[in-house]
Amino acid sequence: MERITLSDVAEAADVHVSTASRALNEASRSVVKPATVERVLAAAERLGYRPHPLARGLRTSRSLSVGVVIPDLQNPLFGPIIAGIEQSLAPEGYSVLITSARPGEKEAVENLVDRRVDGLILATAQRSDQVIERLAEQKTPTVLVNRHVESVDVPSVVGDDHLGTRLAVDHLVEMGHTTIGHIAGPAHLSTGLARRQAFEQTMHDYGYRVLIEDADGFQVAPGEQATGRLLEREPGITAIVAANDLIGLGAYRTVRSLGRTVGTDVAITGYNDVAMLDLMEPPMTAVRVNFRRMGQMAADTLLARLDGRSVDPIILLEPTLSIRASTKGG
Amino acid sequence: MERITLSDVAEAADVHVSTASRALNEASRSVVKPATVERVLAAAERLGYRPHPLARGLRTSRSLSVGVVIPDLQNPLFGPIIAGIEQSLAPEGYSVLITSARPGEKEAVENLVDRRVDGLILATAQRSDQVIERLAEQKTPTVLVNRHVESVDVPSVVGDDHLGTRLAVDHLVEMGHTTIGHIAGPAHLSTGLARRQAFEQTMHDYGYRVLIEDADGFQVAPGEQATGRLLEREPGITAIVAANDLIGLGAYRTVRSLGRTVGTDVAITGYNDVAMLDLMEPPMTAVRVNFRRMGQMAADTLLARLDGRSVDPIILLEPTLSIRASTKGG
DNA sequence: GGACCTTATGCAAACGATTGTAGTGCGCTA
DNA sequence: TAGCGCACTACAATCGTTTGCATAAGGTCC
Repeated sequence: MERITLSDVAEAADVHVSTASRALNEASRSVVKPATVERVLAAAERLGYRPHPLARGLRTSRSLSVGVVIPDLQNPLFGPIIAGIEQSLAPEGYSVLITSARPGEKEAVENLVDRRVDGLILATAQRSDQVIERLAEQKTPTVLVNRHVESVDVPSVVGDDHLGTRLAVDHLVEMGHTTIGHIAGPAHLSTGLARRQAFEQTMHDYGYRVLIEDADGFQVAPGEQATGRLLEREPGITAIVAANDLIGLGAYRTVRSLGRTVGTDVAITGYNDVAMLDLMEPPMTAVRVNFRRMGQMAADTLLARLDGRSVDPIILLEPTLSIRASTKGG
Repeated sequence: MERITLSDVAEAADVHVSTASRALNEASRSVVKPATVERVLAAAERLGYRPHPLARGLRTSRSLSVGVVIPDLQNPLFGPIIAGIEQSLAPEGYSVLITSARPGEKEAVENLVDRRVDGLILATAQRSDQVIERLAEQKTPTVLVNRHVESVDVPSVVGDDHLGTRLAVDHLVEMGHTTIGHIAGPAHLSTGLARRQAFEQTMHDYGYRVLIEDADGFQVAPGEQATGRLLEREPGITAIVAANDLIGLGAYRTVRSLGRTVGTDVAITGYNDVAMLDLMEPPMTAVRVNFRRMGQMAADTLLARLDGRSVDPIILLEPTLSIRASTKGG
């Protein structure tokens, strides 16, 4: 099955290839006689013509594709983000090139830039990041998602960590808790830091003591260990705000191993609300971040930048709170 | 920052662009004088030349990219699959175009074919599928992952459902169970059917009764309902083999709501072993499918096809069994 | 020392589109 | 009827590569 090219269409419509091109392109269509447009369109339709994106891209130096760099594709967070990105981009004719940052973020980005993507969406930024600075210098349209970089003005789409943390604390306070601890995530990641600061501030506003212990990572085991340290130091704690869900599940384990019950003895909140949290025992209350929506907004922001429209440097996504048994005292 | 093109390199090395091209391409390098190769390579290095994939693709009609179609990016299964695909393809210089089958599988595939991907990996196949048949006719290199289509000979990489199901049943029998039920997945998906048949066969081999109830989908709620029907019909059941993890978790719910205990009263096994199953209460025994590896194998198979090498029509991935408390009787 | 092969390079045509510019034919005006 | 503008379309260059073919220089053979 041979591919139909523009000149096939032109020949069939008995016009020059350039005329065919103009007839097919919305923008330039106005300069060609309506009757001719009709003929070209009919021929294209009849032959089943599909434009060749590579050839077009070569000429127009636009590939109609965007690159997405993900630190760890295994992380269930990124599925929804990618889904959201895809959903926003596909209708505009853009394709999505996915790359893992595995060998290295720099290599991943270089590879995508080599491929002449029109823009980039990065989910990998550390709080400061040379790769992103370079990208900003070269004026490569870039949007960050779920991370914020302070040093350069690349727009980022992030959850409102301050609001989210406050939702969790407010809820716990409402349930009668006053001695509330926080298991913080790594401070070199923007979400780790932001949630920690938000916790400090909120507790300060309430006039309660600020009790924090750092987990070495956003994983179950570090959460388990950090919770152990915190409860040993401050046995009076009745509620724990975890910096993410996995840390929260680690806290579950520690609380249990101390012979206490999650929900009644110690309330625990997670953050992100990944799938299956409602299936835990007890189901875990968590700040819910709509990652699909986050992906959509990142894609929309990138589209705006590609259009030359100016965009807010930081787009906040409002989280909600999914209240479940882990904070309801059985 | 202007892009460096091949003719820049050629000029710098004081050779014709065609010579530069030959010097840079492994395959044709042998025809150009070693000293010249040296000069060209040096110039390319010095200028930081990066070839333009679109231009190359236009000429060679290879895009060095493959398309991946995923039915539902939200499903945590696909993260690891994509990770595996990416891991195998990236070192070979291929990029991965991800598309959701959301608007429609046909549209997704057409879009990718328009973009001139060199090959396709589909995770979306129903048991019979016209889109795939068309692809096979057009000889577009295609590999299926986690699904098998009977009607055409497109290679598929799938978990060995027969083995996996047998692992689960064997384990349950070993634990002393004889009255074992199966909650089957939808029969129009190959995994649903295969696991059901494997269960029938295995139970038949053991000489036990075959007790099966169909769930309307691979989700928690259908699993919960189907388990309810099964236990009502056959109250003597002491163990349940679920067609996937979520169905298994649905079974958890039903068992609990009947006032019985998972693990001691009724053993339950899941299938796939998605993340966080070990964090359930009780942790769930499940047949573990290595989806990352599955993605890798799909990518490797596609690479083989692209190389013109012939490949097995069906590649089986051996599952293992992750034994946890849900089958250990507390 | 001319025919001939080998080796290394240059030339130019592709690949399939887009787009600035030139040209054609027509009707209109003076 | 010559001149002009207008509407339309054709020509050709271009994007950055790859690649068949021509060409040039140098070496070998008889």
